[in-house]
Amino acid sequence: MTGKPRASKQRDRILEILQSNRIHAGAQWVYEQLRSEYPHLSLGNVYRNLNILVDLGKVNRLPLGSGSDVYEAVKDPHYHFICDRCGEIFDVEIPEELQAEIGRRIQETEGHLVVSRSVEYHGICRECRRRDQ
Amino acid sequence: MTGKPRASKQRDRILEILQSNRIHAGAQWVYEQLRSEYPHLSLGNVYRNLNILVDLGKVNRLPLGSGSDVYEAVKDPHYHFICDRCGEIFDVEIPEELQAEIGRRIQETEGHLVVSRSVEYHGICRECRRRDQ
DNA sequence: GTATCTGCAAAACATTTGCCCTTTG
DNA sequence: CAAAGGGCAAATGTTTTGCAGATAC
Repeated sequence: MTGKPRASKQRDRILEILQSNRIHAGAQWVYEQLRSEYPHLSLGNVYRNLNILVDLGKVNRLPLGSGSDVYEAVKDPHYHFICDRCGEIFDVEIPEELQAEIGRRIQETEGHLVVSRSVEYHGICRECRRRDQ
Repeated sequence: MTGKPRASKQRDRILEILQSNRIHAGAQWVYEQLRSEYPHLSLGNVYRNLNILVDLGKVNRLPLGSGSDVYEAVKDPHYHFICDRCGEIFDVEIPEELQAEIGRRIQETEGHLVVSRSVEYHGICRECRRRDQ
């Protein structure tokens, strides 16, 4: 937890997969992607490395509350929109000025210092809206 | 799931406890509160009833991502501030106009319809800030 | 009476951990 | 080689479920 972790082919591949193939993925899905490449790979090791990557700040864990956690490679700050119809997770940008304004109001009215935010928007995504009408 | 559930003393008490004693509580904690009253109460039944109360819209489930879920009686719309130092969960109000503005922007730029929001703010609460300095 | 609710225990998951071997530096 | 990484399987923690009996309507 203090020293720098050693190199690990498996961990490198996990990060690459999150950075390239797909934006939001569960541990099980990452595991399945790598099984052809590392037939003896264990799911436990995927979890271990995802945790390390989260500690290193290279991956975000999204505890979306629907069973298993979802992971994504760290990118520019953004938030998530989850479609309640199809379940897909979309990234959305929210102007920083609005976020800052909210943090400021919370500090003013309650005295709590906002350091980070965990935000999910739910609703119906563009594709599902189009399909419905 | 379709018809109205029958009356249940246990379920009524679970809701009362969430409405009165404490704002944010896990299933295990609710279970412990009721064990003196219903010595044969089972944790499974607490979960069952919490799920029913969530379905009825009387209770919110907060999947905070740290192990077990937390429940609260439904009140006016509000959000949560979680202190990263002491772990306490605080309710915070955020002006509706700001929330509406964010929803409007997401719809404008992405086309997704925002129906609900799941928002947590993290940081250092008033008490911990005072204690630190 | 019959459908729902309950306690109980087992099952189902997601995630973590211990052990012992392998790899890295 | 010493320390970290990995496979494997068992353990853990949370939540759900099947069943037989109790309860509500």
